[in-house]
Amino acid sequence: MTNTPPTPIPSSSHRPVSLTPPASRLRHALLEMLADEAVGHGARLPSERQMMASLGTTRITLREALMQLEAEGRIYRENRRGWFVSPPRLHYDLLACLPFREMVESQQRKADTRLVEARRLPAPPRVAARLGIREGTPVYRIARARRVDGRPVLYVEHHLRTDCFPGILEHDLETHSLTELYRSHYGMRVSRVSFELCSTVLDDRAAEALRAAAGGPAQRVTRVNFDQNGRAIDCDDELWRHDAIELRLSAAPQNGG
Amino acid sequence: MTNTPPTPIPSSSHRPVSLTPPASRLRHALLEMLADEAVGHGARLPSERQMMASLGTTRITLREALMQLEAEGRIYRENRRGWFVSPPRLHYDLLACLPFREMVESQQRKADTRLVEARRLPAPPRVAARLGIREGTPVYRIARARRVDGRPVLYVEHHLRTDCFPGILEHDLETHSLTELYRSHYGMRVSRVSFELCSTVLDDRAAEALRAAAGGPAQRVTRVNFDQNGRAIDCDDELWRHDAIELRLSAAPQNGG
DNA sequence: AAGTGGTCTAGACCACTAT
DNA sequence: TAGTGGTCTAGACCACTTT
Repeated sequence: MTNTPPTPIPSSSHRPVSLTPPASRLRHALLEMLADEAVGHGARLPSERQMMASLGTTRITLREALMQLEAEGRIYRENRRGWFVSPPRLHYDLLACLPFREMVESQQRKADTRLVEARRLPAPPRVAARLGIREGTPVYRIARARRVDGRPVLYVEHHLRTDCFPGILEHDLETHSLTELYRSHYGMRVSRVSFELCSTVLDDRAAEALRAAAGGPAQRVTRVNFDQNGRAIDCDDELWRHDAIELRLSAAPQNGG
Repeated sequence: MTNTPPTPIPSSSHRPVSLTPPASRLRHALLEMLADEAVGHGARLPSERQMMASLGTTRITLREALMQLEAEGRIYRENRRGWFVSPPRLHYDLLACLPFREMVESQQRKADTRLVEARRLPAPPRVAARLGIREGTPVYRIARARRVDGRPVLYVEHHLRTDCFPGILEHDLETHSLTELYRSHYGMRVSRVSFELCSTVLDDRAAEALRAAAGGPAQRVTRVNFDQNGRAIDCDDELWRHDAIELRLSAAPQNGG
């Protein structure tokens, strides 16, 4: 047994002999795992400790690799519950203005909604500015958490002018779409919409509603609806899990090309 | 000196006595720092080791707090160069279709562009699909890195149909806008645009062009331009540093509200 | 009660940037 | 060459979820 292998003696370092850096090996191993798992979107990954052991790495290094895949939108986590394979992104056509349920079902997925809050309150500054009303004027706030195939992906808060939609809180806001109610009960048509989109993080309320960790990556979609007279009738603040959607849009450019 | 303070003896733990968790203290300390620093957007933060010492924490904990602020879009980093305060977001109106320089200068900021690549090549699969041509058909590729106030924020690759824009590579592509060239030299009007937007990460090429780390958070904007006959004439893939922009959009909904 | 992810400590070496 | 961020090790305790 005097034969020693030709690998260099690892000196005082306990670093692995492998030439490819741990992060890269890890990434490839995880991607293979996802390829196997991909049969079932939404599948759960093994626990961090299991992966850490089976992949021969540290908790922190592993988590960095996982968070990279999360940023890419390939996996997501539920707060203290584990890591899951991201389903395909939902296509969200901004100008189609389809109600959530129709949008989701037209893509062969299942939609459902949970009402988080529905009440009348004085308009907060930002809402007042967007609706063009004085701060403190009463508005309706409707907050909902919406799921696709059982996964909560969207937290949205609507603020409506009370003078446009009297008594709207009396309706069943979990099954009915607001746009439908606008049309059917209030004869209100949206003739213009304006959006602001930006990439941010989940705040505490959204995180709780989405079973996510606060501070996770999110896509914000802010929308204001205007009626025939150019008056803002309502606005909504949507926070999406960032891996859950791809926004789409097709239109004529406004300067004549 | 027999007086001992009323703080409990820390037993065997070397945990700090403070009741507020480190992460929260850290966050507040950093936010204060940003408030001071905010006078100069783009200001550099102290080195991680300095902050770690002055804030009494570990490298990893500090970096987690920094990366949280990065995800929120308050700070950003340049690869191995340090952390910086994020300037205000640029407003990018998707349907205005302004040339980059005009968009930037209309917001009292300075624009400049570096040409990364300009050549003819066989259309890659994705490009071919979007342009509605056969894979391998020659196209022009123009890749550019664009800066706002000296900060590189956008890496964009254009692919153009060669039959629409013969000889376009001969022009000065660092100072001229493509949309301008389309109109002035080729009599080409864009009559429809379609977008796909999604939140992802910087790939290697984009990261290098933006002096960023690959894998950093990014906003992808993919655009296809169509002429009067509904033919796709070019497409572009934009990768933005995610804290650098807010996308905007105002239009009539397409289903009549 | 057991197991999970979330947070934290206290170091280290490396590749690269700036001077 | 000194200093920077990027990566990695080897643990630990905690809050929470699940069984």
